[in-house]
Amino acid sequence: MRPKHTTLTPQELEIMKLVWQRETATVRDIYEALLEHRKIAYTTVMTMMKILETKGYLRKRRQDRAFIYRPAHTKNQVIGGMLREFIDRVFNGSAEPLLVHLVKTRHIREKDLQKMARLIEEIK
Amino acid sequence: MRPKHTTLTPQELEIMKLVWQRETATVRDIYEALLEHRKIAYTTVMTMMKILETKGYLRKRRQDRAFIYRPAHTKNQVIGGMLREFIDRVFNGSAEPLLVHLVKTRHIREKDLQKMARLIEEIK
DNA sequence: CTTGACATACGAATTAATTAGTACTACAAA
DNA sequence: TTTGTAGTACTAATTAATTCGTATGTCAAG
Repeated sequence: MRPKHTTLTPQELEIMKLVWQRETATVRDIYEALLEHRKIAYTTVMTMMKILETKGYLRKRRQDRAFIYRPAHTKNQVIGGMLREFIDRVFNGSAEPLLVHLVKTRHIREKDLQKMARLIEEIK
Repeated sequence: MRPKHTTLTPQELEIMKLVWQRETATVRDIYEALLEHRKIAYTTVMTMMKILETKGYLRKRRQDRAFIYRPAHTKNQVIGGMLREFIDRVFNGSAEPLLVHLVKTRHIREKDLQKMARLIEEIK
């Protein structure tokens, strides 16, 4: 048996990003946005958004004939969950080795580090 | 069509972690290690390690009747690749918002931040 | 020599993820 | 009123990921 994805799958995430950008969106909105980058069928988008709704990531209500979708959770909540899952799976739950990677591979620079330090001050 | 995973799948990663720990390992070694945590068949592990070999993550050589596997790349290389893919997919390629998440969710504390700062000094 | 333990090879079944086709409905325009 | 457009519902096909069974071979112990 193959274990179900607990977080968003890649395609689901791609759609959610577009919905978050728009606050609210129809299937057609997302379909057209996706079309700019790749060939995809309208019904494919519809199916994905239906799945996202049954999974609890989107809520819908009828407006005239079409459904209007909106996110059920904030981007921060969902992305935060994905990050946690990633840290658990790849780094056994500790964020420090992740940081080491970011620094060593120069994904972060001192400038960003300072920004982060400032953030910590704000939270305190 | 479903896009192929460019990086390690969850189960593949689980096995690779065990091989990295050991430097070199047989199917039986990994099988027994996995058994401690969950029910799994010997042939399942064999299949997975064969896949990892064809994907270029493991190399094997015969020793007597069994194969001895060893990693084809270092843990840092592979994990680094997974991290990059994650940042690309989830954070559109920029590490800074990832950092913001880590800080806001208290996954990192000041102590870790200092460690990282020290690391940056070493690299310079 | 036979048997049991242990290894690989090969094939296949299952499930999730992704994609899209077809049927049907409602509304508006001609 | 007919026809085209745009929407949903439903079904289904494809591929990757995961799992494991069966067949087969080899070697060592008895």
